[in-house]
Amino acid sequence: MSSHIPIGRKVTLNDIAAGCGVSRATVSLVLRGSPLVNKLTRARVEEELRRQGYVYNRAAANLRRRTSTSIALVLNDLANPFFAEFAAGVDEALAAAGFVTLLGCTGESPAREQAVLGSLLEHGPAGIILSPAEHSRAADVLAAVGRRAPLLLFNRELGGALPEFAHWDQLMLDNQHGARLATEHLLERGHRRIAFFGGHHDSSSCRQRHAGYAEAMRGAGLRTEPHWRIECAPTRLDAAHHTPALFAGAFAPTAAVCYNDAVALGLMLGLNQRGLRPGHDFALTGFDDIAEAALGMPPLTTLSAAPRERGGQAAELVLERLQQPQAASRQTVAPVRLIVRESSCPPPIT
Amino acid sequence: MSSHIPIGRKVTLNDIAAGCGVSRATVSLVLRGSPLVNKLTRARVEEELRRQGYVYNRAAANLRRRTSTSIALVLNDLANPFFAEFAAGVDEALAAAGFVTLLGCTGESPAREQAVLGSLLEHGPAGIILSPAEHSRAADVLAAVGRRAPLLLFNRELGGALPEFAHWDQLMLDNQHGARLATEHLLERGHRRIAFFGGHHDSSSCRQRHAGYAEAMRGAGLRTEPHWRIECAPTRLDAAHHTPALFAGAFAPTAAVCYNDAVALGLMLGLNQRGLRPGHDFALTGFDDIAEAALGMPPLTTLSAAPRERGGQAAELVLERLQQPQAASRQTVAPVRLIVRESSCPPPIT
DNA sequence: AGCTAATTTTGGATCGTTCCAAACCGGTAA
DNA sequence: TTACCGGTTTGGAACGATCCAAAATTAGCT
Repeated sequence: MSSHIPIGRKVTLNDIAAGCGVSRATVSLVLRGSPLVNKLTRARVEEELRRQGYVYNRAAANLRRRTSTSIALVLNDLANPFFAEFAAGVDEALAAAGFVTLLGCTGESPAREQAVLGSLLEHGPAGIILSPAEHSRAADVLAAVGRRAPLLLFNRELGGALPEFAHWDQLMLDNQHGARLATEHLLERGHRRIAFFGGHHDSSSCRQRHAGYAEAMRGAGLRTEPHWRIECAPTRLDAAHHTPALFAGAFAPTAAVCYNDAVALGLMLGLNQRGLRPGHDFALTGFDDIAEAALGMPPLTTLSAAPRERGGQAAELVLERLQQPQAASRQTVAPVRLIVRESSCPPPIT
Repeated sequence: MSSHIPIGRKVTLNDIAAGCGVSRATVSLVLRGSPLVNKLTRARVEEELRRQGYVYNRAAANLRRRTSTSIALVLNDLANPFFAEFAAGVDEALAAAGFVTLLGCTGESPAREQAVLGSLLEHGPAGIILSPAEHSRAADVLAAVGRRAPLLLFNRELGGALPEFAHWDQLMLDNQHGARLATEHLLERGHRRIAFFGGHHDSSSCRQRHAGYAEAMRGAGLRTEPHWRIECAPTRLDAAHHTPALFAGAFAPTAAVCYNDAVALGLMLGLNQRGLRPGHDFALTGFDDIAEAALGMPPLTTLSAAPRERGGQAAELVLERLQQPQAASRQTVAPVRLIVRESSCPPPIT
């Protein structure tokens, strides 16, 4: 009568079956809501399930059915708010579909990525969502994963040639289009001398963003100066450091499309140090829409990739792939949205 | 000879055994590095494992051994950088111990918390780390979890009476001591009229932080004014909104201990709007040391709970509990560290 | 060779579930 | 009486690993 809390060993189908004089198979049918069982037996069994506090053992069921209800989520950096949001989106969508998330973090190390993939695979996930570590190679990922689970690549491309039969799905951000939007926005505001600031040339996202910028400039019939493209690490500090390079040559730019928000915030610092007021004397845009972007001084015009929605989308893509294991691989490019704030002012009147 | 990628169904112990003319049991011994097997057979089996690209099926092993190699991590809000860091720390420590993280997010909803716990339990985790949703009740958590896995509560207390036999471990932050440190720091700087700003009175962490503040004020022989305690939602926006209340009465404070960093950053905005320069005309401290704290204008004096380390610690605690299921439950209080930055200036000379 | 001791190997039972073919049961038609 | 019919129920063999007692092999010593 009192609330019954199980104490000893785990309750199994056999215990329930014995408890209400019915066979194991029948209890199993009840659990899965089969229409075969008689109403009365069902009620009796359900009562007993409750009474004994039965918990379904999905591992055993999955073993027998040769199925899986987990998806591995392997991230390069969970501490990064962008990926944390993404993970939250993935988990939410997976949970809604009755799946469970197996988490793994690689900390940007390809070696740990290998270890993590190996360990997670032993738990037999139905699929894998992977945001690769920097410099992770396609061949290594293939060796670890093989054909054991469908893989969705998120956010980054893998290094090295992709073996022709590895039909991996991809979900990438529209870096190129995003950067073009930002550049066109600055052009509309009246800027003509626009720089592309920050990022490493060997990162695929940086190349794509620069391509979008170049496309917009070409589209407006504008030439660019070599010193309008500054390479630096995608951190605030390094960006602040490299600010003077922007003004080293003739034709100093009046605006900059930055590789990402961190770089843009760093550039703001650097501008302040030169006595330039970002958002007044110099315009700039970021990429990612991190939390600080909205609260900067001034608030930063940037591109939002809606990481939470991307997470949901990634989950959907993997789940769809489970339905259609043989379908052709899909390369999805997620749109990004321009968020206009005060940092993208018109050029100062000269 | 060419790199062999498995194509058809999964490779099992039987396949390996058949493949090199030895019994299933022997292969199992090899896998687990038993000293019983002969060197030569071991080599032969290992070669075959490699050749067929065998992947250990941990679910099957766990079923037979009645063990588990996963830990459930249930968080109220993964999008919050504090918890994201925490999760990264948990995952890192678990991975190092050969465990895998089962992730679940509740989005601050007790109902979803119930669902998530139920779903994760079906996968038979060896233990659970739970940062409860707001207003989650002890009785409900107990009903969901029972004795099926040891539970570690992180960061928050549960509502309602804790049934006497639920020996849950706890890992909490030293909110009270932290707030006292911040208050004493402001006192040392010369402040006498110090407010406690933000947070909801019904949250346990807010109560604890306020207690630390009150303790320090009492310790310095200072009385506090009623309007020095302002309640507001722990968000930037609401904090900015409530700023005027601080200056509504006589004896306006010259400094404020804020409930957390978000509130402190909001208060900075509110101060700016009143023409007060935070860090010059008014001192303030935060709590959490989020990324923005170091980069605010001015940088924010705050308390760091080192969320990543706390994650590692939480993992350790659960793993220790697995070793000693019967040991008395542990209530751990993690220290917090005062990070002094520019926002905690001395009071203006009057 | 003969016998014991030490070293390796192995067949079956088992974990908790699902699948499947067969059995059961009360009723109706032949 | 037998055959046959839905509608229900069931025993036993899987799934892929581990455990255990017993068997097979090898070594050591008269």
